[in-house]
Amino acid sequence: MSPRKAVAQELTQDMVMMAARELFREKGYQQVSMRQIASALGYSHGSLYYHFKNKAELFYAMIETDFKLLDQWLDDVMKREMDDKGKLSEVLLAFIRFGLTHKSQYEMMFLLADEEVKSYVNKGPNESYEKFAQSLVELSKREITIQQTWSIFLSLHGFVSHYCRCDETFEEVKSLAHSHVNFILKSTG
Amino acid sequence: MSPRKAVAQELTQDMVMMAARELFREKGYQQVSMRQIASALGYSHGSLYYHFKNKAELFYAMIETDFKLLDQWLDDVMKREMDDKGKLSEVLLAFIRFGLTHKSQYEMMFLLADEEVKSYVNKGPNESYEKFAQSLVELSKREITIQQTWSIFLSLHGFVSHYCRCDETFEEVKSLAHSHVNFILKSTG
DNA sequence: TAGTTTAATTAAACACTGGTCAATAAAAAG
DNA sequence: CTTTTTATTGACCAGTGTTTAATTAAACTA
Repeated sequence: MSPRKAVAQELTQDMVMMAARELFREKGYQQVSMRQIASALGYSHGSLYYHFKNKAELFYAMIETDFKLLDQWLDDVMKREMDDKGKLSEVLLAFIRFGLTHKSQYEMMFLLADEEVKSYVNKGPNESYEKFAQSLVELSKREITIQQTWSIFLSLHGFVSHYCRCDETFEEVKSLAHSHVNFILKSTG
Repeated sequence: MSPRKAVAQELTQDMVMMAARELFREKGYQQVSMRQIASALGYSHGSLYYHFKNKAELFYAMIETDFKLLDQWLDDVMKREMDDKGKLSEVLLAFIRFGLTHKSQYEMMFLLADEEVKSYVNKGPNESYEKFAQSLVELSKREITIQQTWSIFLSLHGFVSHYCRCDETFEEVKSLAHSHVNFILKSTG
């Protein structure tokens, strides 16, 4: 038997996360097994449990960086040279664009109902949402209320979660996204 | 052995669907196994496959009647004695109420990404949506465009799909639902 | 009534899943 | 060189959806 590999190829959390991210992206959380991840790396599935407590935790470690990426995207928009009104719609659009260019991540971040995963993914969505809401209030010079930010978020979420299920890319639904954003913003002013 | 039961208790599709509906309602699609359904009925799990090709087909048979129920709910609102403006918000509210009082069905109807199930659920959502959109156009005396009905639907869908994930009942989020509906309708006037 | 066909149920089996764990050996520490 | 720590393995568990040969109750036929 061979109960240990040479150190040159020792497994790391990052290696696992990279393999997992790719597989999850292709097939989604439920459709990827720990054994598939392990075999993509050339290790036995048991070894994954040395680095991560379970599938949900591995998943959460991955998704954590995706929340940061979303924050980054929104920050980038905020830093652009543009009037607040323009920025406002760009922020909403950025949210949609993020969701549709990271479909399976978005699914996991905001959509997955798996109890096991939900217990890990709690702060993530909240913090990202807070940042998002704060931006809206600022950009609108307090004309958008906290109540309204929630409705705006949910309305965007509806768009993204619907188009997450089909094969269309962001580019293909871009104009629909624009008109949805316009629709949403009409409520606020 | 006992490879056959007395005819008095022969298994029917309806019996299976009733047991399944109850279990799915309690725990959701993924969390209910064919073995659980069978044992709730007092039969071996193999027998279910005599009546349904597989789990997804059993679920779809169930969900089909739920699309009809949603149509019914919307129809009922349309038949009420009320001005069109009031009806409009009642229709939107009815959609949310339906979604949150039939969470796992809603998930299946509009949310589930499972390829197996999606291949079954195709006409259902489209037909229900058409009916919904038609109502909106009528009630608004054509002031709501087809484009807008889609945004309205997606915005409602966002609300429902978000609250589908948590344990809250419709009653508990009723006031939030009201304010979301108001938010949406502000875009249309 | 006896023999045959059909329909429905069963248990065993298959190939999976997430997860645990004793055994093991490579690497590090003493 | 010995001991300890660390990482890997593969067998194992309980569970999943699904298939299937065997079985038999019921319906049909002669």
